[in-house]
Amino acid sequence: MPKLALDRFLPYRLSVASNAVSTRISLSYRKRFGLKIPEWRLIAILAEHESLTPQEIGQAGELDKITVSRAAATLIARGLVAQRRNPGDGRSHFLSLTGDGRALYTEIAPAALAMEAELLAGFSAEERASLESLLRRIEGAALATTSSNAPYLQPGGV
Amino acid sequence: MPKLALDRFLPYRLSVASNAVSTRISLSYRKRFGLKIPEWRLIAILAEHESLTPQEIGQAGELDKITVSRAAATLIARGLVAQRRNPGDGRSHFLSLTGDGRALYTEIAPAALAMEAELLAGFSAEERASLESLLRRIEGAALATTSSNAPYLQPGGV
DNA sequence: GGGATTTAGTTTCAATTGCAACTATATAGA
DNA sequence: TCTATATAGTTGCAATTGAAACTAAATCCC
Repeated sequence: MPKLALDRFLPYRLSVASNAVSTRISLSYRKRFGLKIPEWRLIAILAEHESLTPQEIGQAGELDKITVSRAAATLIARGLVAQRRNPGDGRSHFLSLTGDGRALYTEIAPAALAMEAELLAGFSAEERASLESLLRRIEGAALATTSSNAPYLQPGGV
Repeated sequence: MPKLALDRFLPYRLSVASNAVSTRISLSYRKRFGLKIPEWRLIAILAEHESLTPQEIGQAGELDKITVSRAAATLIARGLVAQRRNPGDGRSHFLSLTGDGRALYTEIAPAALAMEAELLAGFSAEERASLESLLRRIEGAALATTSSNAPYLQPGGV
């Protein structure tokens, strides 16, 4: 029997850590703001970029186009996001936060940052930077070896 | 507008990295061995532990009981896992790998380790250890602040 | 300019997932 | 011992998700 300790297997550790953090955060988004993760991501991206097409949002937030479409529909229905036509391309359109959307964002963003701070409470600045950098490198390595035929992206959990 | 850069938000980075790795690995499990992630985990755990109840498997592999139950059913149907009664508790039972299950494991394990090695190719030993340790700490911090009412566990993706 | 092809985004349908209810057994307490 | 409660695992049903088909507009190329 080859020796593979699941407990020390990087993809497993990564997945477990990510799930733990996601569970923690998504409970809070859902309970306090009625948002699912993709909806939250879409709001965060629009808050940073003012006005984007669904495709640009997908790229900015690692969301596939179906997810963006559904999240946008939900947020438009809630009056948090507005849609206007894209004069340059009639198949597409621009999305942006409404006043209500911006107002919600100003509530969520500090809460999100507070949660992050809580998670990272025991970490030095160097450790935080190191974690971020290591995660980006792992991501890069994974993407480099994956035949990229995904629309924009897809999830999972090793 | 509060300043929150999604791109530098830890839960996001973690989720993106984890998804990239999971996608990479799960494609391979599925294509080469016809296994989903929970099935693979169950096999890996049984390979390490010989014989366990579903509950113990859930704890060992961060899987909720529904997931274990379904993965076990699939693997039993494929003849990779065997079930025998638990003399100490009639509600439960023991699961273990069959000969075929062990044979499959001896194929998968090296492939899994090779993928891990590929992902970590650019990392020094220190960096690997550091990543593992940081991930465990983040996980611990996330669990510490989550009101733990989950059966065994649940997933997500910030 | 006009068919053929590509692209943006949506929708439909099927598969996956999660919760809650259920079955069967075990444990606790009167 | 007998009832009440708790626990292990499974199943039914509803919600979520993803792949593929679809619609509409843009681009290609003759």
